[in-house]
Amino acid sequence: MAEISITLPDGSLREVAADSTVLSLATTISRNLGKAAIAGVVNGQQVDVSQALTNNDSVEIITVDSDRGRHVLRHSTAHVMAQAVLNLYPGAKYTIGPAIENGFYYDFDLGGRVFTEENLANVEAEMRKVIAANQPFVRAEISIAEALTLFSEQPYKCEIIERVTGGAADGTDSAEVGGSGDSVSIYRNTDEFVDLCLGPHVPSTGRLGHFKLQKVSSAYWRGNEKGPVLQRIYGTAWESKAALEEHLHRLEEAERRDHRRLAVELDLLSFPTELGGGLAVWHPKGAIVRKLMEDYSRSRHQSGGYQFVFTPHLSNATLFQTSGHLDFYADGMYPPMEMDNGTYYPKPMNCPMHCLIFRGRQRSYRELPLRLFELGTVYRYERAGTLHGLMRIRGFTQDDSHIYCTRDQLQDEIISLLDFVMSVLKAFGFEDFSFHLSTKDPEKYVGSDEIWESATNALSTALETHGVEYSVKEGDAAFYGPKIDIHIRDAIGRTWQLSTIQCDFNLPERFDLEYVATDGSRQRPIMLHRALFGSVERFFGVLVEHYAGAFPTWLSPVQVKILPVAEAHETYAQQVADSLIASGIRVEIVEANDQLGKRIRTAKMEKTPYVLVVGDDDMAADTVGVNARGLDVERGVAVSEFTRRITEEISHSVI
RNA sequence: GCCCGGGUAGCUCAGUCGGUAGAGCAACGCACUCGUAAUGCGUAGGUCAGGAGUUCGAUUCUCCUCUCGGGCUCCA
Repeated sequence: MAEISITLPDGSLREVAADSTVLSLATTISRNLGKAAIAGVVNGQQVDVSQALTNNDSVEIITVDSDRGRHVLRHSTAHVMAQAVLNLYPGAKYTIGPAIENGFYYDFDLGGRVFTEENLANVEAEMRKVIAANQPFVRAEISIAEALTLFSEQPYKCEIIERVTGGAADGTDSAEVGGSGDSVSIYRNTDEFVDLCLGPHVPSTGRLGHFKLQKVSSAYWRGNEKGPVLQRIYGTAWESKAALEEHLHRLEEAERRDHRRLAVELDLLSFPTELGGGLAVWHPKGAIVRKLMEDYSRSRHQSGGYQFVFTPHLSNATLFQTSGHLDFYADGMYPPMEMDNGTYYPKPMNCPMHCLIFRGRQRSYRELPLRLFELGTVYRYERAGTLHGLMRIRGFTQDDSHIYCTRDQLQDEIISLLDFVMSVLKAFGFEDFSFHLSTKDPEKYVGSDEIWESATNALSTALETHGVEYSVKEGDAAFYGPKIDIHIRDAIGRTWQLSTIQCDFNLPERFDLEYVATDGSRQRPIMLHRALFGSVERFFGVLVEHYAGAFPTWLSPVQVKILPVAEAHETYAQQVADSLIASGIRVEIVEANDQLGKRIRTAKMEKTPYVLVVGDDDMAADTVGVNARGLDVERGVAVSEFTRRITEEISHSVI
């Protein structure tokens, strides 16, 4: 039989039979690879394993346990779900159903009906039937006319087909529709189900099964708030039972760490309804942690060359007219207050006020970079449905700085800023950063092309100087300048965007900011907005979840609980407490009104770093029994030794 | 803001097919005085989110409002 030559990813050539497919190729390489193969990449294009190969193709096998493999099986599972929903809800219209991180969803128009959580079990059972039937996924390319006939009962599918052929396809559509300009690709599961789809898919539904439907919700068709509201089902799907269970376990872990729940359990803060949505009050224990975070931030800024400023929470409207916030950001601002001498607004941002400070007198190049810092509390009218604990809140405090510098200084300033950001975040136990550079949106920007280019170069060069990987989000910058966003990865692998460094070519212009240059000329400074925590409140929420409520000793509201074994030991417990307090340790005594075991349990559940038990032996020897979080009990530790250890730990802010 | 689902004691929840409610934990009291993750007994605590409607009677049914949750949208 004739043979063809295939190039494998490692560059090696392989001769295979002329009628080979991706699957048969995989099987010839190894039996296990054949089993694990779920799709392929041929000449850079993702394809089904049934794809026929031709001479000189370069081929890569996608296996189920890879990111791309899971993506395929999630997408296929979404098709199975659509089939199940169409079976169970006659007349339902199906729209789009992509794979997403960890899972998939599919949106339906149920003609006024809605899904409830109870329906999920039925849909899941129906999906199991489809999977048990082991229906093949068969790809076909059909003409636009055929497609419009095939989907004549499916207006959303027709809309996608028409948009694609009309040349108006966007990223969402292209994920759905394959084929060339005058055809589209479809995937058919027997006569039961057919969907418009780019693919690839698993060979048959029998390859699926490790999935779980998670929640129902609604979504707008094409994300348009004015458009039809669709019913969405989210699910998760994995290559094995073990992987599925591991994922579900991660979700439970995330729920266990939810800062809204821990904030109540640990008595950190609350959101009284009387205050209104998105506004928090900080209880003493939460306030201790917050104050320590702020103290740390202040001390780092102090030594980092920043000058501290304070600005009021309210301003006359003229300020926000000058800054442009009233033109562009009024929807995000709290409504105006009419006063006898004008209209006032709560400030949504600190930058205009910092610009007033810069402009307060003539500035020399010698003062630049001028770094103004403020823990500035701002108020933003976030829409009710977007509020989420501390993560999205209406009144919050930014660790906000505005840096005014010359164009020549920009790059060095960013280089040192990146150091500063990472160093501060590392103190809280974050080690894994990712960087994102957002560039000019050609549709919407102020400033010259030339200044955009030089600033964007300064940002990218700074990133490269640090040797860090970064992604570029083309066109994602705000209209006033390019920016770097910094994301961190937390203890359970979730990423959070915290820090941001943004160039601003707009406000210096609007406030007519100038400095006197070496040659005596007046020059416009560049302005940088930057925040490290972002918002103190949100960063606090991230920390609670990162630590699962178990703050490191230096941040713990109560660092030590002393438990006298019996009443007779309370005086001694007080002596130990006094001695620790004198060393600046935060200590509480839990009197012997309850059983010792009970008091230890309570202290542990409050995640106290150190529980000290003191009894007869300790009174005699001036010692304590140390029960440290996560460590074995240690009896008979001298008070002086314990004090030395914990003081050492705190002074180094050990995580 | 939109769709869906909730709101019962400080917390977690049960319950009332319409006759104004109950548990565990927490709190408080008494007894126990205990060496490393729950001692026993008792007491107190609720306008069943708020308002309106239907009804002899509403925490329960209906409507509205507020609020929380899951999403969507939004986050110059």
